[in-house]
Amino acid sequence: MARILITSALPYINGVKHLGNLAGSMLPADVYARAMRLLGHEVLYICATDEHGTPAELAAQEAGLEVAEYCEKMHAAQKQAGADFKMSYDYFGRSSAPSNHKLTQHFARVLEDNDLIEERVSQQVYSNADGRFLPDRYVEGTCPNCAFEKARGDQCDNCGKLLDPIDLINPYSAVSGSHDVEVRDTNHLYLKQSEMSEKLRAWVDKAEGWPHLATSIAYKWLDEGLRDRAITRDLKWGIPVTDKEGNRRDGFEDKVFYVWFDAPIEYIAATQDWAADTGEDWESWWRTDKGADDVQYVQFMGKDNVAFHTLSFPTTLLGSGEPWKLVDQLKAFNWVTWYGGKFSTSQKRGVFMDQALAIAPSDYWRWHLMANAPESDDAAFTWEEFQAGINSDLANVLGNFVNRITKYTASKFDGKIPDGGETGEAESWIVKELQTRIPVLIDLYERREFRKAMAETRAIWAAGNEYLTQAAPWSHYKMDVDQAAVGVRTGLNLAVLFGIIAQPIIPDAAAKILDALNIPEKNRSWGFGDFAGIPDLIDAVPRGMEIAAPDVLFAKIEDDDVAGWTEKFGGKSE
RNA sequence: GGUGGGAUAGCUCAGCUGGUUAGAGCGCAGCACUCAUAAUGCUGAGGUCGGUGGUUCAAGUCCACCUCUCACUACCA
Repeated sequence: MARILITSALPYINGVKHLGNLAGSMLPADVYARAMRLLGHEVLYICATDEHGTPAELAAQEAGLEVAEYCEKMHAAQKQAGADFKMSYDYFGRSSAPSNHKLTQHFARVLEDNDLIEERVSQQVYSNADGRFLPDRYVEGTCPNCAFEKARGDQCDNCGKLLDPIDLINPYSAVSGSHDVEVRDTNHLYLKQSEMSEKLRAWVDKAEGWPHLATSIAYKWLDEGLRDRAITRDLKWGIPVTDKEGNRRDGFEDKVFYVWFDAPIEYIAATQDWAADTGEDWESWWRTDKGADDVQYVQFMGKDNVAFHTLSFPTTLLGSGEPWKLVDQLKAFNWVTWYGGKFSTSQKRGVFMDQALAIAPSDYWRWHLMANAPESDDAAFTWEEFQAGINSDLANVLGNFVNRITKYTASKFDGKIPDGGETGEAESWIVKELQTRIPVLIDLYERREFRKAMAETRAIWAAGNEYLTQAAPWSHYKMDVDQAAVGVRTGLNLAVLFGIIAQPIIPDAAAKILDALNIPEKNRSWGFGDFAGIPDLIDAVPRGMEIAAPDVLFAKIEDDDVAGWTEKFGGKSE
């Protein structure tokens, strides 16, 4: 049994996340964590809110709250949203936690000891009206290239040219609109990534099990040549920059670490907090000198995060010279798109986690987002596909299977798993199906091929329906009750199996199925071993045991629902 | 502009190192069944694999160029 450490990219604090964020990091990580636990592995799944940076300060300002208060509130909201979506985090931390302050400052210190950090002066736009330095993106003005009047400081939305905010004509603050802006010198700490490129490349060369998307992004940056990166910012909210004695570093009294420096460190700090909570040992997960050597570390993230996880964070860890655990497998996702565009928090395009649950149960979303996971390319979300997929896969194929077999048992066999009869051709057929499909399913989970794992799961459910057609207990019942009993018994055992394999994806419905069929908790794991026991699965549940027919598992999505949602959320083909 | 994806049945997508008549699900059309949420099963129709050239005995799969589309491009995260 392996020890598997799982992290999903930290959701940013400035609002409840939309379905694209969910589908690209938290959800697949959760499905993977659940599957690996069922296979008997020791799993630690860590996530947290990412709370620092300019957008957090601005969002707090807009909400009329102190930043700390705002983050507290939004952390609670995101934690709740995660719980509502059945995220099985072992710990959901906060990048603003004291543990992360301490650890981030520690990393900065050892990196500086290793001569990988140096102080440099750069020019940055300062807004007098806002009383703050502005990130490039928050400075707007006239594009020097095309004269577009609302060009952002980093790139012109009109002509697409990359810009330097200093080049903007008539610049103003995007925050307040004030033209009272000026360029000021500011000193910052730079992480000398350039000196690490050889080591990083060697490390990426050895990477196995990364999607093409991830390696190609990493190599692209390495090929272009890594630039040194400022790891501090002129902000109040964040992790203070300290000196060797732990006091505020001279000249950095109004500066904090850059959010992208401290955010991945929070993976470790959150593990420390988990350990403090549970009395467990965090070092055996993160320190290769303390037992983390045999840990398999898997990260989940959207493609925008790849560079930070393949280059910046490894620079921090490798550069420390300390024996930290680096990521083994990295699963990167594309985007879920919304009627031709991206989901957007700022433009309120798409569906957000809290709204989604007012529309449909979490199982529906979990299934749909995983069955259509944006693994090879951006994946389009449409209400019509959502409806068709849920109704077909969940309601018709799985839900109706469980319903038909349990109802029939209740009406003809007194609600008990029937005894009697001999297995025949139909049973041989379904056993053969399971013998080929279950190993494939497990393999797909282990390789984190989610779309295909969902398709295989569905295929197994569908095989159950085909089995019932072949066995046709309702036909035999008239002439030979024992013959019918075989079909019903096998069908019920299949329903159990279907619930068991559904657990990582649709935990609520799976629990309903397994509860109704009286399956004790300890018999719900994936103890398939070498798969030799598969033939026994069709007669595993004790004969004579009483079972219940669960209520309708999946209500169908009606055309009216789709029409209403389209109206409300503006999802419409253009 | 640079870089990296993607372009395959009406729709959403599989097709590893090139090799029999190009696959799945949905949708659609027939047929079967009647235990079930009018559910399920079977069968079938539907594709010059974005375009043009090339390499090869053989290309959806390799090469070149082109078109469309998406993303990334380091101070948003």
